[in-house]
Amino acid sequence: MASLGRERAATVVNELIEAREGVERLKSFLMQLGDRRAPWTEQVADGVLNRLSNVMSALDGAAAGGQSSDGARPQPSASSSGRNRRKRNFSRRSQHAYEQRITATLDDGHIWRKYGQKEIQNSSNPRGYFRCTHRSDQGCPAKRQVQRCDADPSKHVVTYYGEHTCRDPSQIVPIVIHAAGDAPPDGGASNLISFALSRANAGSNNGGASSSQTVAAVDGSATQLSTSSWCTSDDVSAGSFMQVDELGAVVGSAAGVISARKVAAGSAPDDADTMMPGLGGVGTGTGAGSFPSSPNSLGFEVGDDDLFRLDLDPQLVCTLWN
DNA sequence: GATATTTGACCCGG
DNA sequence: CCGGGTCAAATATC
Repeated sequence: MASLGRERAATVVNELIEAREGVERLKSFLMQLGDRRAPWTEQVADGVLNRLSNVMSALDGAAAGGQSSDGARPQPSASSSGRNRRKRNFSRRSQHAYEQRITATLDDGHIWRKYGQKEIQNSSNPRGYFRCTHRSDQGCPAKRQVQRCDADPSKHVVTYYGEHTCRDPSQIVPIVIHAAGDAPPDGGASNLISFALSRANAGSNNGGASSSQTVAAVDGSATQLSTSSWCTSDDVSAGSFMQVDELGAVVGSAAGVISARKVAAGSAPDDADTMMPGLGGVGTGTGAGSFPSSPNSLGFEVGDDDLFRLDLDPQLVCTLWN
């Protein structure tokens, strides 16, 4: 049985090697295109490559004769009460901390999801374990540990593991692609939104951050849109740009179908044992802080290639384009 | 109903 | 064997 497991592991490793080579080829091909989404392409490709490597090394161990721990592990018993007797197969932390900081605030510009808490020896405060909230949808490997400082309870020791490969919400800019001639007779327009990195945001601040633009929604109300993420009108050929949370707000007010999930804000109770997820250091309630973990939660229909289908009122679309 | 947090169990490295 | 990192069912929250 064990030999069969090794054999399968070796086969899977070979498949993964092929997959990795394919991703590498795809990555270099996409990079050659000089598309403005190249940075995001690189990030995602690297993320996939990293994960493939992780899986391969894990399988390599099994293929090399390491007993698959599954065999020795007790089977999950349906009769057992509650949460015990679970089958598990997770990899131990092998990353080294790349940054440690002592900070009074837990906000660091990323959205974290807590997955554990432990009492630590020689410390009166528990340690909270967080992973990037984009782990599930983007495979972001970033993690952090947060522990209240023994000496100064007003501060936290935050240790980071792994780097973010996810797309920062503040850098995600949907490209609204006109589905020309596809407008249904009832006036509704079917459009596609592409969530891609904003080069303007990813790079240096190229001004315009302080200005804003008002877009009238169909119900007559007006929604303020910062232009920090808007492309210039020259770029209209590629579609119009707006930050996805802003778009969510507009669409939500226009159609009333999208409700951006509100995430706990930085005003969380300052309880040592209740570690709230750190949010984007942006203000409370709006901006990246209230950005959902995934465009899915905005109600977008996920398609291929970052494309999300969205039905917009033509009036609204018009304002977005002009 | 979907998503986030809590918390005891499970697992691995030292 | 023990400490610490992670999982995942249960629970809470919206």
